[in-house]
Amino acid sequence: MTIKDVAKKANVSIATVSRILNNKPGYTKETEKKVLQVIQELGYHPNGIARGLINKRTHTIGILVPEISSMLISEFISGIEQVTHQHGSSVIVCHTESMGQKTRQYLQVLKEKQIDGIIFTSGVLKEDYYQLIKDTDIPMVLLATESYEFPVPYVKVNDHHAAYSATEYLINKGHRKIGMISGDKEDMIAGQPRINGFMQAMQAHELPVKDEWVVSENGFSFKDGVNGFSKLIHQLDDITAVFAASDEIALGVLSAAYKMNIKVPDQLSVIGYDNLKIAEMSIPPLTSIAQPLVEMGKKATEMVFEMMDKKRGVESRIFPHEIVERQSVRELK
Amino acid sequence: MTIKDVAKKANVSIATVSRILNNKPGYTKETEKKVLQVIQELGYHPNGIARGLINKRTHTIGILVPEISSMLISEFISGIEQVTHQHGSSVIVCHTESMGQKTRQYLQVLKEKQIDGIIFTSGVLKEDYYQLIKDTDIPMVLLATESYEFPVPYVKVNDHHAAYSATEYLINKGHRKIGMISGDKEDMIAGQPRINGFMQAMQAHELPVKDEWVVSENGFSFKDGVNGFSKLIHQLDDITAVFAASDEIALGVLSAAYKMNIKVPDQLSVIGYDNLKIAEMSIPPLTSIAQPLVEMGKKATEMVFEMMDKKRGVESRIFPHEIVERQSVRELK
DNA sequence: TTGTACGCGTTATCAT
DNA sequence: ATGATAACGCGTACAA
Repeated sequence: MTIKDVAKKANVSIATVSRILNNKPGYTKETEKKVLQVIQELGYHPNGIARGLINKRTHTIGILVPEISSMLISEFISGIEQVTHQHGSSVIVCHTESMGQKTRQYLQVLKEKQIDGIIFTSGVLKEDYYQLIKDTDIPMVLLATESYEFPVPYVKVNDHHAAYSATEYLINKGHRKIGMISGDKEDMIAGQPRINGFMQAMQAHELPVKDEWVVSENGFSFKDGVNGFSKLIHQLDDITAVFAASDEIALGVLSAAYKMNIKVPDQLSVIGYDNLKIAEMSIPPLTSIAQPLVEMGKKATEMVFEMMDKKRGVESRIFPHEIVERQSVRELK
Repeated sequence: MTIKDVAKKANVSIATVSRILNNKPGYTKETEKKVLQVIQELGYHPNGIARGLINKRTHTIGILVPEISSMLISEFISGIEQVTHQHGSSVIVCHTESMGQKTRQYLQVLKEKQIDGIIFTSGVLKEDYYQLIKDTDIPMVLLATESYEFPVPYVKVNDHHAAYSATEYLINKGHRKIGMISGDKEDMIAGQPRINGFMQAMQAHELPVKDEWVVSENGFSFKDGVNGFSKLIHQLDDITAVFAASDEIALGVLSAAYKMNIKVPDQLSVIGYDNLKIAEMSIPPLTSIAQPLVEMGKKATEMVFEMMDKKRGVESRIFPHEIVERQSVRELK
């Protein structure tokens, strides 16, 4: 079932059918009607592969994510899918699991599939990743991450600043003994900057901070939160508030505190980071630093399409964060 | 940069290069070495589009989901991606938002993209959807749903049975006044069967049930849970336990109860459905009916590949559910 | 072992 | 307005 069959049955050339399909000028109303008729009868639909071969456009973009079942990523994907679909394209989701091997493999596959663009999400853009696509003309943008070495546009929030705000918020509520549970301390994107933001806010307000007051776990998960809090409570036993580097960590803190019979927010205030949907589902509802996740996904995608069309670079974008107040932080007097 | 360039530079024909690329027999170690060398130098990689055109295999499968940022779906996708990647393919995620329009559109796109298979996830397979792909030879399998009208293989759990088990579990714990918060009552897949399972378990144990004791909200979300519980508490004020048709609903119940100062599990027991990751993150940790979500996603994908290879149908599969006991249900004596 | 030439389903460029 | 035909990049009979 190809364009040929349609042409034959309609007694026209394939060229004419093609013109009608792509409504390029060059046919009468009548032939159009006839051809459309035949197409209907035959249930014909064009072969996108053949089209892609000649147009050099596959109407597909690839997105690389470290963890597919993370709620953070889900929100990103949601935004990405929205504008992608809007542009008549679809998205291939590549689950890298933060593994170099798998990432390179997927990058290779995306190249071979001739996809139109790439969105690289929350993870560091390693040198070899970059090499793998820099010689192609596939536009790429970074989402929730950035590269200090390579000229790849990105969209993210200012982690340092956001962490500073979160900490300052706690301070303004009267807290003095504040601990932090960060993710991976070595992480230059989501680890370091948030820790620094925390530290600087404390110092700016002339509050004491010891290194042990920020405990760094391996990741940003629930488990890291419960483990982290157990450690933290030992280092800083008269703690009144904790800044968690992610909402999942914060939920871990909530759980751990619950088990230790520490009441939140009465005895302990907790602020999270990301403002995922679970933030409003927790008990008590979690105060959190909100990133406009869906918006960010949308913007990153728009940038990719812009680079495709205009064939040129595009400016990175820092999104604003905001504090969403719920009930996990109380004012100290 | 095509196979031609490689052939030219290596002083061989494109046929030879092609053979080497697909390691079909017919060349010496030496020419292989030389060609591989050139490929390396040129940084050549084959064009998957051209390949797809001739092989009729795009190594891409499409998955349709109603809600991309649902944790349930995330787990499915996770399983699907796993085996898809294992088979050297990638997955296009189609977010239908349960909209007929968008679903049909995506189905059309998938056909044009000549994808190798389709996984249709949790939603009803409407007649026109089916028509859209039944004449193609694209294998399709249903995940977490099933069709009573069309011969499409599926993988799911037995919702009726699972709901029965959940209810019976509550009964065995000594509960008598049990309410249920279901999702959409009209939903023939995830609505009706669970309600029926609940009803039958109650009747089998000769317990009273009134219609008002099962309140049906529009969906399976957190919000539905909090709204549902408010209604339920009015209909059945000496209630001791509730069966929630999803974990999100259950979390809504937990939140609502918390606000009303009802202690879980002391004054109220709650059992959820799905056993999402949030089930262990809630306060108290949620007892829930577990579906092996990732496994189900994997199985569905395997079925698709099997249908692709063997060109024939495949048997549907009902997965077992199990009760994961945590701390949201207490024994009544 | 290796090369030539055709075909995959389209679109684009010429003619007519 | 329409048609013939050359690309697009690759795989593969068939020939050599």
